[in-house]
Amino acid sequence: MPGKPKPRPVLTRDRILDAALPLVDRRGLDNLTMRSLGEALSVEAMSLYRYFPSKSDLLEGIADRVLAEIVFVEQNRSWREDLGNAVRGLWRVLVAHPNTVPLFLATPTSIPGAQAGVEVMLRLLGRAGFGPGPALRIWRNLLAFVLGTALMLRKSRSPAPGRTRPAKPGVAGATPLRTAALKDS
Amino acid sequence: MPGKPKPRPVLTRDRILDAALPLVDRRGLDNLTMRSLGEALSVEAMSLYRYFPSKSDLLEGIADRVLAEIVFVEQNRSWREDLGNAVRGLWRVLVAHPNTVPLFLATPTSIPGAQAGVEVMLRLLGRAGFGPGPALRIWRNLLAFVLGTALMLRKSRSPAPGRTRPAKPGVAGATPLRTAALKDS
DNA sequence: CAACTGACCCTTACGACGTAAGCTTACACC
DNA sequence: GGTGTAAGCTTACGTCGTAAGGGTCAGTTG
Repeated sequence: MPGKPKPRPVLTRDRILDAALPLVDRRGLDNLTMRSLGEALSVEAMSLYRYFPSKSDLLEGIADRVLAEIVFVEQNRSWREDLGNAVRGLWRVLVAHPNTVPLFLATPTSIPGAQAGVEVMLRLLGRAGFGPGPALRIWRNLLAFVLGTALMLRKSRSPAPGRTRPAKPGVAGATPLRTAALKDS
Repeated sequence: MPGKPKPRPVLTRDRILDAALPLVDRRGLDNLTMRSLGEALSVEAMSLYRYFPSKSDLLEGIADRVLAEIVFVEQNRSWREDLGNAVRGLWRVLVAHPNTVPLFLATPTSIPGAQAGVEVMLRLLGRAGFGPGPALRIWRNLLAFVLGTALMLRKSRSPAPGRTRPAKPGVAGATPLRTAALKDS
């Protein structure tokens, strides 16, 4: 047997986040503790601090991961279409990871993906003729609606095993921009 | 001096909530601990458990208090007007107590005031000719929008002394039902 | 080859949290 | 006076985030 190259680090930021996101998805944010995450990685809790200075940094990393799952390609046919696709992209990942939604609300933290997303939106709305001020207001309203809706369809947060209420999200009203038609998956 | 009637209990549910809500308003939800609340009442933390079976019950009590501040009188001139007034009433108390907003999102808990509010809304929308299903969907969308907007204007949650970002809430768009015009205070 | 350095993970420990269990005090009533 | 009971207190447990420092090894340097 020849000597293996030995990739030293057992842990990396990526590997930690790889373990953390499914854990949040399955057990909820409250049950993500440094110790439980460590256990999922067969590592002591304190070892994680070599890669994340604090738990809230780790949470930001998770939020960023979720945003990174958004698939959005600008098609430039009509800004309405592009905007709709972008919003639906956000909606889809939020529905896919409902337990992470609270991460996007408390303090507009420095999640890099979030800042990037805002810029895309403002550019899109700028293309539609809105000035920076109105564009930002419009985007904030869209975001409030999407996040609020996503939040409301979360089930219980803590250790409630049963109770998977169907809770159809079906959305109505709202002519302008047809923010409606947020269908899951 | 005649013997006073002596109102024995130093604590009551009401007095506890009277202390808790301002504490949440000033210090944020995270800093409301049973011990800090006890201290605010010159009482040991465990004494509170004689009036609230758990902290989450206490939090529901706080949420109910906030909802109770809504002033809403049905005027019956037009359902649109009544609905607008009701939503603005909700908006106002949420802006008055921004730190309590998260209480209204996690699990549609058994906050009595919330259930009462939903019924008022459904009756109003029923008066407008909507069936129970559509009425509920409409109300959920309104609520998502109001809560989402309220959430987004919260500042920092934890011990960040400075940083009182102005953050004008100004709301735009949305022709139907004019959900816009959520102006603070 | 020996000594050193730094990356990586572990151990121990602290203070704060929610709260279970039981105790103490002081009134109300017989 | 004796007894019951309501109200608040004390103590203690397990869990959390994380500060501080220790051990082990690979790779670099003399």
